[in-house]
Amino acid sequence: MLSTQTSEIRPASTALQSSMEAGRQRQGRLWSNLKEVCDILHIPAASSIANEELLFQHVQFKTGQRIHTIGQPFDTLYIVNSGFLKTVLIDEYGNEQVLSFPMKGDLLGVDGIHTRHYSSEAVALSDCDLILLPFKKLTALGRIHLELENMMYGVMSRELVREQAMIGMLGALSAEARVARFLVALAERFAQMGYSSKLFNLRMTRHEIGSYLGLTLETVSRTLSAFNEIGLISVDQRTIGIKDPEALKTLRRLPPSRTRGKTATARGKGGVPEPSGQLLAAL
Amino acid sequence: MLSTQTSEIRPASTALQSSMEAGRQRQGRLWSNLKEVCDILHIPAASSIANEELLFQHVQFKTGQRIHTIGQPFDTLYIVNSGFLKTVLIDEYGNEQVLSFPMKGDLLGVDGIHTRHYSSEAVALSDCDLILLPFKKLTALGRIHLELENMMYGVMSRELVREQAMIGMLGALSAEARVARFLVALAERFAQMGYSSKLFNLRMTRHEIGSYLGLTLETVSRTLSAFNEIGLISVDQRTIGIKDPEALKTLRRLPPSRTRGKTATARGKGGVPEPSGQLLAAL
DNA sequence: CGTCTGCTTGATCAGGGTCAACTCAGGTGG
DNA sequence: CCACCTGAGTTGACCCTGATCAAGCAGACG
Repeated sequence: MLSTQTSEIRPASTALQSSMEAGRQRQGRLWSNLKEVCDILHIPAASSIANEELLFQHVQFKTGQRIHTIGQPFDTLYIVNSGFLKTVLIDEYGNEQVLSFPMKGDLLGVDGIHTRHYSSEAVALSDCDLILLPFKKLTALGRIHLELENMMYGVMSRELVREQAMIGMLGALSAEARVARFLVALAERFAQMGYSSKLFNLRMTRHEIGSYLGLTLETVSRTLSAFNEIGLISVDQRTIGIKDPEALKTLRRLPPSRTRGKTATARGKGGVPEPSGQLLAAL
Repeated sequence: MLSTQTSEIRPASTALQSSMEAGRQRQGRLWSNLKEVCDILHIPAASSIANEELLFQHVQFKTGQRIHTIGQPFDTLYIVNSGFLKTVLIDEYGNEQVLSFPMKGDLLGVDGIHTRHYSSEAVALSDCDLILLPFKKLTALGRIHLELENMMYGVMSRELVREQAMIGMLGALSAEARVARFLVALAERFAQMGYSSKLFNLRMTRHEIGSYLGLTLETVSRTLSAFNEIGLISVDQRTIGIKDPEALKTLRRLPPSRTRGKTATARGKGGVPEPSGQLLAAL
């Protein structure tokens, strides 16, 4: 049965060509069972089923390689086991719009389910190890292993919530607040992965950060410099040191109005001081 | 079996109180079978199973009523059968951020799956008829009726793609382009529902549109006025007439740069004229 | 050693936010 | 029936945030 299952998993032959064969030899572990998959996704797997005949293949990608491209026929999801990536949309002029920076525990390719074609492009920002989840296989198995199905719903919902928060941020926050929250979110992700949340390396360029946050690279650069001068963070190229996470977390938006309804206005005026921040007046 | 299934569907007792009992009497049809549900969602249901014992209850909401609130325990999804709604996030100051304007065929509540609590709030902008999909029941049925499960994945993926497009728009487009695309998207939705795509009523305020698009109500108002003067549309209060859909669709962003890579730049310069638009110079 | 890409920083400018005044439609109550 | 009120929408004046343009620097690489 194992061989039957696996034989149909061509190692992403459409998406990639090189490094596939290399992948088979490299690294000690090239297959994961269901429990390991759930662990990576932070899903409380009913570990009862330590199903060893149910294995998912790993594939390695090198920095710069594309996992999938826009319009490519969809047939598999990917879980990030290690490494860093970006997903992008490309508009009618070829401009990139960064959508996310997936890292360990994130699911890739969900946008392809609907139309059976990926609607975004995923690129490795570092060498990556991904777990293949052939969608057909996945849904078939979902009917047998309930936790798998729940996992799917959970992860997709999580992704959706994350994007909603992103929309909220793009729609309402100032440039500094966006950068601040970006850094905080990164730090928390690193902590969650067991790395330091105080000192880490950015895997993406200022340009990519800017695209992600709806800003220009200059604004990102300037904002980081400003944070640095004020002592919120330390910046050295791609190395970021978080010095005052609380201040970053609570850094307020400049336009403290926009969408507020009457109740909101009342609440805001009465309760919160409303720092009326200049660049960083909130300190 | 029917009674068993249905008895546990308390008509959203937590979310609402009034108009529930009224709902039972009102309207001829208060239950839908699987095929009807798939039709509403535009999912190609393997209609083979015209399962009549598998019914989903409808519930009516009146203008202004809340379907669910942030933090409320999640247990059911909703499909919009008729009417218009908004979903919003509420930040730490009580400011609303509009996330979407669901209408017929849209799914509500997916954001609650992950944490088992709704992370957004849904409000009826008009009288609405919603179909209840108790989540437990749904997943249980998904294992029996494959099309139901596929429907779920498909709709969630569709929602995700929609939000990605939204992020792209907020991150890269100018105010006019956002408003233009908003109108086009609305028109297409109306057409899809069988209404006129040339003349329709906005169900939301300028304020809500602005929040949705990351703009102020003043900017929305001004932009609509500008479109009106140029003859792209006609505006009379909430009534919008689409006069030049093509121009609206292709209205270009003002900042034609930002995220472009080198290939993009090359492509852009070589191929596309790049209108360099002022407010509406693209005409 | 020259080139390229990423990053920083400065000067300038404008898109769109803010504040404010005014109109209009609908609802209320005397 | 009309005065009044409230909330939505429009429009104008002003100004600030962040985009644009430009110059200079440092590290990577052939």
